Amino acid sequence: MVNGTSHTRMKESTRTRVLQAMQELGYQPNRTARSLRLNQTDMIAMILNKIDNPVYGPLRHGVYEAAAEHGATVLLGDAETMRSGSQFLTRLLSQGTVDGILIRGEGLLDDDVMAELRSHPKPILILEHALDHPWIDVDDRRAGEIATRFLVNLSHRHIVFVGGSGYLSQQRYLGYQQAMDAAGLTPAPHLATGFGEQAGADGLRQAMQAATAPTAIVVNNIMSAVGVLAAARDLGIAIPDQLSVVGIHDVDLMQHLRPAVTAVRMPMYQLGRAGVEALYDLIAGRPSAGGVITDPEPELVIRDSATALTRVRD
Amino acid sequence: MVNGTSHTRMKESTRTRVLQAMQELGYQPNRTARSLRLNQTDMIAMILNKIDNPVYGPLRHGVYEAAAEHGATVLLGDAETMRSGSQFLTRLLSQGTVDGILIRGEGLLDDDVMAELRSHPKPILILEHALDHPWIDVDDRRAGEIATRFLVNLSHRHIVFVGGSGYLSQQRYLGYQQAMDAAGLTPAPHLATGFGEQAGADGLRQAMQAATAPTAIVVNNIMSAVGVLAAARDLGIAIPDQLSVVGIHDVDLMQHLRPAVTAVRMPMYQLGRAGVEALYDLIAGRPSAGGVITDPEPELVIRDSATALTRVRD
DNA sequence: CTGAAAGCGCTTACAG
DNA sequence: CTGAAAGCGCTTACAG
Repeated sequence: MVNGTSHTRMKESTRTRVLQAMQELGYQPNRTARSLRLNQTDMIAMILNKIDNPVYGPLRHGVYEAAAEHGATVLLGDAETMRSGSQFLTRLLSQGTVDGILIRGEGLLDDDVMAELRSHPKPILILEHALDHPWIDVDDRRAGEIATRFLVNLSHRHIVFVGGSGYLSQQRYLGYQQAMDAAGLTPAPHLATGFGEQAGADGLRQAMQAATAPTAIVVNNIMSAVGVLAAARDLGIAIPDQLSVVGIHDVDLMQHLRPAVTAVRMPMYQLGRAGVEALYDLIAGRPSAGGVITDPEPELVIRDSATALTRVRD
Repeated sequence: MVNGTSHTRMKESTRTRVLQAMQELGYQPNRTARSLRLNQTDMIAMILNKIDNPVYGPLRHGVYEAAAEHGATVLLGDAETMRSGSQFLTRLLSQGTVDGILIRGEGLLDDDVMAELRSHPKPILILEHALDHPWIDVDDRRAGEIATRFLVNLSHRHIVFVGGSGYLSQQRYLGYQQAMDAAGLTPAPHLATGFGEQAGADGLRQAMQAATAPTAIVVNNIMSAVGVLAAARDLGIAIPDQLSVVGIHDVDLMQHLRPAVTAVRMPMYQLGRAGVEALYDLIAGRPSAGGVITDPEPELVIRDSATALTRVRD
């Protein structure tokens, strides 16, 4: 009766007395024994590449919430700590640690680690497109397109795409290209300077060296937007008057910068929830509803860092 | 021999053949069975109040690293998800989930939850001073003192202390008071507006309403510094010319803001490592080396947001 | 319907 | 020195 089944019939008074005793003595079932018996730990792992990135906040909430609904706890790991042979990886690969794994590795897990993970007996779901694995993701291509089209509609003609590297960045750049093409404009090459604040600053400096300086910039990694603002200030470029900036992904911080940064908000919370559901489909052997999350769509949040092009530059 | 002991004597060739077979078949020991037998899971929990706060980055690194050295994995939880009766808490309280718990709750865990946690059979270490529990922390009082003294030395006389709430903030305010007292200045009341960007903006607005406006401000919560910068811009207050700003705690972001923010760096990485060591002392029944971490000391990182007071305001 | 027994995969104390 | 057996605390199939 401890686990709630009504296996035993007993006097109601006895039942309540037992339950009361359980409570008084603070009885807590031993999860380990249960896990061993059921071959199921009610834990899932979530592996992120840069845990500190604030875009993961809502993702994590979604994952924790949905996991809780499945009675599961989340083991959070950073790809950085997952070198081959690392404690975390060994643990993860051991049987009886975790019922399934959610990975957003973005190419940062090297081939050795991926091979080890793929040998894992429990299901793995990739939070980004992977060739030979179930996956789920937000619509990165569309985010690039939305950001770019917004700038095109503001009459910008010289728009560059800055920051990032790896698969997701390529998707967003693809969206940028599409929007540029659709407007009859020539896409600039992808300035893939990486992630974080410094990458944004580097990207802007590179962009400004082009023969015709851009009037607008799509920033791939949202923290890079901070670096773009800083570099613009340092270079004496006024935002948005001389340069419009739109970021991809949105975080609280953006509304507190000056100027507040216009950004494309991605449904990261929903990605988290859907990722857990898809993972549990796999765990249960059901067909998994993966693919691109289209509801809600990426959404443009208009703030102060982008404005219509009024002056014509020559 | 599977766990490395040389219990069995056998031909060397046999031994290697077995080990090889283990590798080829991808044998991984079952952690759950091991945990059940040993009554030890090689997992510790770390509970933070606002997981997203970037000041936790280095703390997490320290904890993960030190835990790995003890052969342990970290279960990371947010105090927010730890309502009484929540999945995470139930899980944590179950026997056989975790060998020990590290909490930085800062008063955000309500009494019910704390009572439940205290009934936990495994050791708990608080990452901040707690009356009736082993604890360890960085030197918050000293950080407040360092920030304030720096401003005093820059000839500021009207210095306010803004942001935060709860025990840690009080410690820092205490340090502020000490530095003000030592300089023969009157401490302003603690403007405890809370955490995050908005709290900083609110704090600055309140501070500027005082009869004599401050020329310098110590910002308790580092993300609040972002809000202080934004509000200053919105109010037309030039930083650092009209207002000097020093933050407590330091994160990468601060050097990428404009102006870059002068801040007191706290040894969070070391706190993480020391916390794990102290927790394992408790687990082993050894006396625990808790208390305030004094090596390294909080360190002032001078950037551009604070400058010497030149103009005298009346 | 219900109680007693088997077994999950380990580790270790014990018998041979 | 080494092999076989017991037992960690659960859950569930099975016998009564």
